[in-house]
Amino acid sequence: MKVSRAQQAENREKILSSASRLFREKGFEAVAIAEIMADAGLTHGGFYGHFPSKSALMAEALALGPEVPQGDLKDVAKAYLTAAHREAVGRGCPYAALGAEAARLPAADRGAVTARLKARFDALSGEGDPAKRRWAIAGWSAMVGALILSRISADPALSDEILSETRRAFGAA
Amino acid sequence: MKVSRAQQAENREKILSSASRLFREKGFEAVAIAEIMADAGLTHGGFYGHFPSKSALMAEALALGPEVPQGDLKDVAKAYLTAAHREAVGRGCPYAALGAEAARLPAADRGAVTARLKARFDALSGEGDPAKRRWAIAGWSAMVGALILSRISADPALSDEILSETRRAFGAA
DNA sequence: TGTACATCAGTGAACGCGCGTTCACTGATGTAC
DNA sequence: TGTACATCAGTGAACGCGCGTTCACTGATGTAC
Repeated sequence: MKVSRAQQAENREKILSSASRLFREKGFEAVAIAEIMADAGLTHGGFYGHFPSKSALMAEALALGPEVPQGDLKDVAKAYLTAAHREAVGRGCPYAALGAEAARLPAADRGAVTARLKARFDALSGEGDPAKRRWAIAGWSAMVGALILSRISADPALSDEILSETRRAFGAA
Repeated sequence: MKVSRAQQAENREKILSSASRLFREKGFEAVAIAEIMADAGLTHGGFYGHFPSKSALMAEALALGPEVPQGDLKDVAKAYLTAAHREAVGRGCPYAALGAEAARLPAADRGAVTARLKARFDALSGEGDPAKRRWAIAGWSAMVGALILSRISADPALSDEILSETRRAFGAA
C-alpha cells in the first residue's frame, strides 16, 4: 500500500542506515537486500523503488558513518583507538570496516567517500602548515590501519597492544 | 586420472597461490572455487581432495603473500608506499587487500595470520627497546592504513599525496 | 470542507543464475609379487 | 626388472540453495473538482 511522502523519505533513510550498519558488520557481499529491507522493517520487493541496484546502495551507504571527533590528532586517537570501537564494527569507522572492499568499487561509485576522506584530512590539517598536514595524513592512516590490524589479531594481548601503542605514539595515554 | 605424489603436492601449491592472488584482487566472496581451480589449471571437482571447504582455503591463503623487505621502518616505508604496490593488489600486501574481511573470519581461522603479524612486529621492533617497538607498531599500522586509503580515493592527486606524505613522515623521500 | 478517483509505495511470489558441495566415474600411479 | 592390479587424484555432471531483480497486485494517499 502507498505511504505518505514523509513516510517514504523516512523509509529511504532507514534502508540506508540499516545497510550502512550491516555492510560494516558483515561486508558488502555477505548482506542480502532482503536482510537490509527486513532490518528496516520492510519487504524486499520495495527496494527498487528507492535505489536502482545493490551497488548504488553500496556507494551511498559507504559515505555514511559516525562523525569524526573534533580536535587535534591526539584527541582523535584517544577517541578512535579504543577496545569499544574495535568491538562495535557496525557502529564504527567505515574506512576500517569496509576499506579494502570500498577500494574495489568502480571509481564512479567512490566519489562520495573520496570527498569525505578529503574533508577529514582538511579538518585535521589546519591551514597552510605542510608539516601538520603531513602528520594528519600519516596519523589518520595509522589509526585506520591500527584498528584493522587489531581486529585481525586473534590474540587479545596483541590486539590491545596495537591499539595502546598507536595511541601512545600520538601522545594519547 | 591419478597424478604422481609430486604433482599432487604441486597442484595444492598452485591452488593456494591462485587463491591467494585472486582473493586479494577481488575479495573472498567474489572469487568462486571454480575460478580458483581454473586459474590453477584444474577442474573444480578436485578441490575437495585438497581442502575441506572454501573457508579453510581462505584461512590458509590469507597468511601467504610477499615477504616484508628487511630493514628499519624508513626502508620498509620506501618499498611499501609506492604507486606500483597500490596498483598491484593481487601481488601486494594481504593485510591491505583483505584486512577488513580477514577480521570477520572466525578466530579459529585467524591463527596463521596472527602469527605472521606478530612476527612482523617482532622483526621491526629490535630487542628490548619499547620506544622502537611502539614505532614499529604505529608505523606498520600507518603503512597498511595509508595503502588502503590511497586505494579508496578516486582522486589520483589525493591518492598520491597519501602515499608520499606518509612516506615522508617516516623520513623516506 | 467533502467526495471520487488516479497515483504509486510497498507486498510477496516468481525467475534465472551462480555458487559451494557431492559423487560416480576414469585412467595413471605405484606397489605386491 | 616385469607384470597385474588396487589405489586414488582429478573430471565433469548434478544438486540444492540463496541471491539480485522483476512484476502483477493492493490499498492508502493526495489531488481535482
